[in-house]
Amino acid sequence: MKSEPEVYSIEDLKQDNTTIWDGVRNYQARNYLKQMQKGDIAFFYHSNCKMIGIVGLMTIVESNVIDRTQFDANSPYFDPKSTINNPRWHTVKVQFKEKFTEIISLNTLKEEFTSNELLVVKKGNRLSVIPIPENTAKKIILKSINK
DNA sequence: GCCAACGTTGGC
DNA sequence: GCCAACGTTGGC
Repeated sequence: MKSEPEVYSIEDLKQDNTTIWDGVRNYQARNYLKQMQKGDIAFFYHSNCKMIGIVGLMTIVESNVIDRTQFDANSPYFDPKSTINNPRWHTVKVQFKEKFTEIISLNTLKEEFTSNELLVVKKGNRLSVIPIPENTAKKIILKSINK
């Protein structure tokens, strides 16, 4: 799950402990969010910044949460076509789990994984929520421990 | 700041 | 349903 650290970083999540992952306005990303279940683990990825890469882990603590910002006319994520009775945007609540001692940089990820194993290394990929095969996820976690 | 690689909108 | 125009993401 990507976030621009200028907007919301792993440090922010560490302080907040939990947060609603709102603001996703892409149907494919939303569909992946819908598939997430309580207890699932997700990687926190810092995008569009100097130090790009995976910075830690979070736990999904609540699934199928309605993204309230879609109803807020003052929010940049406001969706005028969404209604209370028929909301378009669902997301999840996440909890801080771990901040890696060292970032696993995008460069490292590119060296270690093909775009089949890890979509985030694929050029032009803009999805902010991306599924990761279990094998790949395990390798990434091992990497974070070895550092 | 540039631009490739998308996704979305809306006229037809 | 097609597609041009436009908007956004995000690495570089």
